[in-house]
Formats: sequence, structure tokens, C-alpha cells
Amino acid sequence: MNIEQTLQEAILQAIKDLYGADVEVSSITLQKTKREFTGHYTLVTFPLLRISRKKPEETGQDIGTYLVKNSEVVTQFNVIKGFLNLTIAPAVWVRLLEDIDGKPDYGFVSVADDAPLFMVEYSSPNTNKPLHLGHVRNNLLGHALSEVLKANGKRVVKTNLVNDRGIHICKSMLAWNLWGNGETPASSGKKGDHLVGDYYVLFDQKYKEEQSALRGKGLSKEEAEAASPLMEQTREMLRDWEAGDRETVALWEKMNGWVYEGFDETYRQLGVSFDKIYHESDTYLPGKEEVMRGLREGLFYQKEDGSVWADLSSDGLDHKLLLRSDGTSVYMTQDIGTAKLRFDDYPIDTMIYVVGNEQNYHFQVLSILLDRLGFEFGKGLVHFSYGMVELPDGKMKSREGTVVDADDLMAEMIETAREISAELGKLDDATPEEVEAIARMVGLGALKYFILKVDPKKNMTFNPRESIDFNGNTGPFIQYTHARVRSILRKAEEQGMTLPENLDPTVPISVKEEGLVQLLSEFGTVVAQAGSEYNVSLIGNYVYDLAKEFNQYYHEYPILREENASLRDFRLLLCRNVARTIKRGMKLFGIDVPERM
RNA sequence: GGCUCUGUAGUUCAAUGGAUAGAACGGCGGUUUCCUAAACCGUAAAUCCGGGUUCGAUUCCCGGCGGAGCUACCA
Repeated sequence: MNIEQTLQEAILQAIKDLYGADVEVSSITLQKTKREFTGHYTLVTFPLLRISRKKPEETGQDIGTYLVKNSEVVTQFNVIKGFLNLTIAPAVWVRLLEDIDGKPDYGFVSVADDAPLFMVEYSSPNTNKPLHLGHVRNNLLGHALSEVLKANGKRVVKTNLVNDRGIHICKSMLAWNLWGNGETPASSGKKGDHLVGDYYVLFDQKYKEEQSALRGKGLSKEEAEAASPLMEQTREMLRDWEAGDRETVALWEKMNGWVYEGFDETYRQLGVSFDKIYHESDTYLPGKEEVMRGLREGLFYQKEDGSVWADLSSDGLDHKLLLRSDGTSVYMTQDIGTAKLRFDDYPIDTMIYVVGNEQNYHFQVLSILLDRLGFEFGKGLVHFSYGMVELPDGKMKSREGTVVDADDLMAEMIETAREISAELGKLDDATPEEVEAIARMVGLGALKYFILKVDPKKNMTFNPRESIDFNGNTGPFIQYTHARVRSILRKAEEQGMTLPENLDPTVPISVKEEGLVQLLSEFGTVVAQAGSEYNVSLIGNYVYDLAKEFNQYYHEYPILREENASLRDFRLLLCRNVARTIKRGMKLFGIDVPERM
């Protein structure tokens, strides 16, 4: 039981004894005491006035007096208006720190076999182009969310839905057929996903050339689009693919294979992984079946041209297309099929889709459609919606070709980290392998931390230069703090210092140290909160606070030179727990922390 | 037009309905007999506007104004 819970119980008891009333735990608002006031925790007494029937000040006095008298945890109190500031006994901090240290997994709940099962879908790339900056946010959020859920004791299946079929893939395939001359990743030295992406771009160029040529002959925009031989060939390819034409399918498999190899490399670099991968080529047919069943059951309707639609006007939305007039499926059809397959495969309690907020409407509709089709999970699905990532110099839009490639970005971050390290000369005595490993940790840590610290639902600006700054609320700052803490511990070990089983409870503790212990003891609560509210960014800002506090503390107190052995033990123990908490917090973000930098 | 999200220092981000709205970067001014100066200290600087609910609103509700996205037989 942590301090907050202990206080809460004591306060409930106090209210019962003083005013003869039971109150809800929710009406006990405890918060950390602000720096300017004396105390550690503060009880807001305003909500209790109805029960005490006294003024705020008097109520605070009542409860404060009671707690000092009856609870060994509270030693002092002061009342300012409706705020009762409580001071915690020094011995409690010592005990708490020992307690934290004794539990290697503090803050993390172990996962039971029958724990609620969460499926988290993230990444979900198209196989016609490489991953870009937007995907980076998606992957990092999906991975971090999964880790936070696990730390909260949930079973998690991480899944990736690969959009491997459709007209867009056919564009790359056609372009490669027409102008590729048999180029392969091996022959060109290009990463597979980049190679295929290049042919997608090439198709677009040729298509535009063709269009302007047609327009030059006097055709209108619509006429030119309808008359496009390239588009006609692409559609033909899609029909061949759906019909299972051997040659087409073989090409499709070959090119998708290249792409997967490329994606795997990007995922590895990014540090994300999946437990189960679904392909839309496997789910679009079940999706069609469900739509046809809905049509038979009168849930949907068919237009004269054969297309199938859902009327969502009763839910305040528009009509939504489910099958094209030629019978082919659309995105929604596939998502229905995918959802059905997933719930057949796993006993999912909560399905979370990590998908950008430009698809808010899509998931609103998906939820309704699944519900209408009789799947009880439809209503409960969660769209973990996140905002777009922009760059300092303008917006990022794939249509305008201003995308930032994920591989390039990561390589640049690592390169920058390497340059900075070299400039500062901190790693002159490290081996090339060590330098490389640290550059990777720092460069990628900078990227990951900067993106994850921001509230997911907000649009954000990613500033590469700022992200890798060693000062400020950045990954490298936190990593550096960890490295320094480890340095202290290393030196302590070199000097033969070992920590005793129990600390002296009478050891004098400073306000800064109390603050750090308080932060440490809260870590589990923060993780739990982030998990239950899916607010991943909470953890990053929390770990930063801890790192910052430690830096200030570290500046003020010599640790290894401390003459008083018990105090030195206390401080070393504090260091160890700070290092652990930073490491655990960053691990939830998929960020490595170096032992030295 | 409709729907969703969003609006906080110069900038990038915080703030379970609680005290004097926190940080960081940038600006200005300092600190070096020191376990990593890749640090620390000080200083100036902000809740888009108007109502409502509340003991108390950056937060919740309503109405404006601004930004982003969606509103495809693309995914």
C-alpha cells in the first residue's frame, strides 16, 4: 500500500470518527503539495464541507489534528483556506524506499492467464510505399500502448493489418512490368519497400503525362480519366488478380515479398513487433460475405447499378458504400471481414485500433455496421485516434510529395547523435561498436521520446533538431541522467560500498530527497493511469520530471563523499531506484537507456 | 453546409474541477577547487472572445472566432 492509499484510509476513518459519516473515496481529493507550501500531500476540504458542516479552515484543523494524533504517518499539518497540507514522517520515506527497492517489478502488475485480452492494431501499412513520419507516430504509439497495457496486467495481442491488395498495388506492379527491366532489390541495392514505392511514383508520373497528352487532344478532365489506357490496364490487372491469374499473382507475391523484407527492417530499427499479422487479401472475401448477408437480411440496400450501401441516416450519418457496382470490396468491407476473423481467432475483450484521426468517421461507421450485423463487439471497439505530425517548415502531405521517409529519418537521427558525441569528445575512449550502439540509442531515443511525450490526440510538430537537444524535455536528457546515475553507482561499487538490508529510520532526509522518493512511489500509479485512460504521454512527462528532479538534487548533494554512512546508503539507494524507474519508464516507450554516454 | 478533433508564454509541450496556470527551448543575467558543464541558479513572458454550471473553470455546457481532418465506387 502506498502513502496515498494509506492517507486515504486514515482520512476516511477521521471523517467517520469526527462527523459520523461514511463518504465515497472519490470525494477524498489528495494531491501533491505545491512547492511553495509546507507539506507533502494536500487534502482539498471543500468537497467535505457538506459533511462537516463547518468552514473550510475548521474542517482542515479537525482532520489535521485527528491525523497527527491517530496516524503515525502524519507528523505535521497546516491549513490554508480549503487546503490541508500534511507532512509525512521521515521514517515512512525510508520504509517506502526500502519497499520499492525490495520489489523488482514495482509499478508493474503481472499478467494472469485469464486477464482481459486486448488486441491492439497498429502500423497497418500499404504495400505500395515505404513507411513515413506518420507511420512512425503510429508505430510508436501502438507499441507503447501495448507495453503500458501489459504493465497493467492485461493480455495483449499486437497485430498488424497489411493492406496488400487493391488498385494501388496494381499500379506499382504495372509500372514495374512496363518499365522495370527486371529490377530487383538485389540488383539495384534498394530496400524492397523503397523499390516498389519508386514504381508507384513512376506510375503516377507516367499517368500524369498521359493525362496531359489526352487533354492536349481536347478531352475534358473526366473524359481523359475515363479514357486512360494506363488506368484501364491497372483495373485489368486487379481483375486478373481477383480471378487468380497465375502470372499476376506470382508478380504480386514477388513484389509484396520485397516490401515485407523492407518493412521488417524498418520495424526492427524502430523496435516494434507484432504477434499476429492479418492481410487484407485474406479478409476481403469474408468481409464481402458479411455484407451480402446483411443485404439478404435487409440491413443494407442495393442500388440499380448493383452497388451495396448502408443507410446510416438514423445514426445521423450519411449513406456508406460497402460494395462497388462491379462487386469489388472497399476499405470498409475489408475491415468488417478483418474484425470478424479476429474475434473468431481470439477471445478479445477490447479491440483497439491505433489509426490516425483522419479516419474518425470510418471507425464511427465501422462500429455501427458491426453492431447492426449482430456482432456484440461492434459497440465496444476503441479507435485510438491520434493527430498528424507536421514539420517545422511546413506540412507533411503524401499527396504533395513532401513526405519524410521513416528510414531516412531514423538514419539522420542516428547520424546526428554520432556527430554530437564526436564533437563533445565524450566517447573518445569507447570502441567503435560502443559508439555506434550509443548513437543508435540516443538518436532513436530522441525521436521516440519527442513523439510520445505529446498528447496523442493532438496534432504535433516534430522538430528533429530540438528533439536531440541534450537539454530540455528530451529523450537524450533523460538518457544522460540515467548514465550519470549509473556512473555514481559504478563508482560506489568500485569503492567497495554495499547497501545494507535496512536503512536507519532516523536518518535525516532533505526535502529534495523526499520529493524524489515521492516521485518514485508514484510511478506505478502513473502507469496504471496511463493504461486505463490510454494516455501514453503521461509516462514520458513523468519520467522527465523524475530526471529533472534528480539533476537538481544531484547538483546539490555530494553522494560518495558523504561522511554519514546511513545518509550515504539512503542516497545510493535513491540513485538505484531512480535508475530503475527511468529504465522502466523508457522501456514502455521502447527507448533504450545507455549505461554510459 | 454537416461531422470529428483542436486553440495555453516568442516557440514546442504540461496541468484527475482546486492554491500564485507548470516545464523546456529561445531571450536577458549569473555559477567552474564539483561523483559527466551534455549541469545548475536567477529573470521577463501565456489560458482566442462572450455567456452558463460551481464554493472554485485552462478543464464541464452553450454561442461566436481561428486551425486541422473527414464528408471518394482511394486505403
